[in-house]
Amino acid sequence: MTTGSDPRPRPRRGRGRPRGGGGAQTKERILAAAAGLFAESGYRGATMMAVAEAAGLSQTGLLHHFPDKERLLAEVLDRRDRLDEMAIGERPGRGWERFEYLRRLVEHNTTQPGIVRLFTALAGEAIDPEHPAHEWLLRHHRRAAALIRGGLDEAVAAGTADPETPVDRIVRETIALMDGLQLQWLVDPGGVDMAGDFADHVANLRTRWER
Amino acid sequence: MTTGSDPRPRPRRGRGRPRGGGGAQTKERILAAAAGLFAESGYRGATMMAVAEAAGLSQTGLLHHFPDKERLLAEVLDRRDRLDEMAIGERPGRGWERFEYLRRLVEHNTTQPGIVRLFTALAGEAIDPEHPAHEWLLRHHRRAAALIRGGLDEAVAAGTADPETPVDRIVRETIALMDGLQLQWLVDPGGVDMAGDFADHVANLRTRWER
DNA sequence: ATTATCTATAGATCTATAGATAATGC
DNA sequence: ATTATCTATAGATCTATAGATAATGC
Repeated sequence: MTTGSDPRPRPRRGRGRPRGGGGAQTKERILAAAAGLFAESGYRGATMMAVAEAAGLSQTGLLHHFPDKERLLAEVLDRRDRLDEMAIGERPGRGWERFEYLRRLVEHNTTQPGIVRLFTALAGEAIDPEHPAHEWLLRHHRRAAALIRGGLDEAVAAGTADPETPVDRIVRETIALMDGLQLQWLVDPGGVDMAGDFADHVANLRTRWER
Repeated sequence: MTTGSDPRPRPRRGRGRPRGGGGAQTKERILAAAAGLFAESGYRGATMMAVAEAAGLSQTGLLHHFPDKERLLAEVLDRRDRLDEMAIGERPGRGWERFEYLRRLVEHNTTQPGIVRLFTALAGEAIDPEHPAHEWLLRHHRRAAALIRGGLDEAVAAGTADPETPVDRIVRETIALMDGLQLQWLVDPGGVDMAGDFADHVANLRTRWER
């Protein structure tokens, strides 16, 4: 058994400014490494030293690109949301189409355990209002809620959903189902058909409230 | 502004064995304090020093009762499950009655943010197989799944549920809904009708599959 | 001059051990 | 003797600062 961590990281460069490649590449390398470690161990559990090692530079080299740990987290979260949005390369649509969009997003997520795990690990920590990701968690849920509520409102207005549709309840239940399925799926990826279960939920909603 | 933490903790006793009260009382005081801090900051985020202070003894005094942090966590989790079981003071019943039992449990949980938050904070951390609460998380989900699956199987066998009932899917969706609603409710207790939403889910299930 | 990297290290924090002190209970 | 508590402290870890070194780009 060798010393050091397992996924043998990129060897560090020597002192001084390296030849090729701008700082942008290094930043992306760091952000990817940090996203993985925050996903695995949470914000508190991941250390700057571990991120630096995984990205192939010294801990102080890391601090050259991100002046402190909170700033690193903030950029990791921005990147996560950006990747999440680009994920399926399509717009959320309108009315019921939004539920099909979410269905495809959940399906796509089954190939992205890192992104899913980053959310779930941080959500648990970020309930604490003092946590640096607390606002991000609120924003994430608010956005998801607005997306779903908007779709249902449009459907009702267009006459494709029962006017009695309990919009707020469906919004909360749909988000809860997504978050809760992710937790079970992360713990037991083989035993949970996350995409199938969510598709079932969407199908049930349409059966009951679509007009 | 005074020095030290806010909820003014019980003043420490002097050296030597104190008069009244056995170690059992002290242990309970420590477990309650630790449960609160693990719920707030997670296992990694809560320090032994903070637990000791909240329980009104020195950090080494705490280590006299719980030899290390992992052992403290283990006993906090045992206590949590014990409290959760005693919570409503009734048995889970059989068949569909189990869903009504869960409905009452969720309703009871709306008065127990600490217990709910302990679960949600630790679940996020404990996805990591290395986390000392990982096995506990698995057991928790397995127990919940067995409870629900058992109820549905009984209902089918007794002829009170459609033989086509998608048992496994309902098991996963019900657990996901409970976990996901807890997260939203913790972030925004006033804005989420956790008990109402879960009751709605149960009512929908019975409408669709009860015979 | 700017940028990227490193070494050295301070200062804080955190867990856990060693061992003293004192009261209880036999 | 046992139990409960404390003080002192070691050893590990973690974030962040100071400042040296060296390559690039103007």
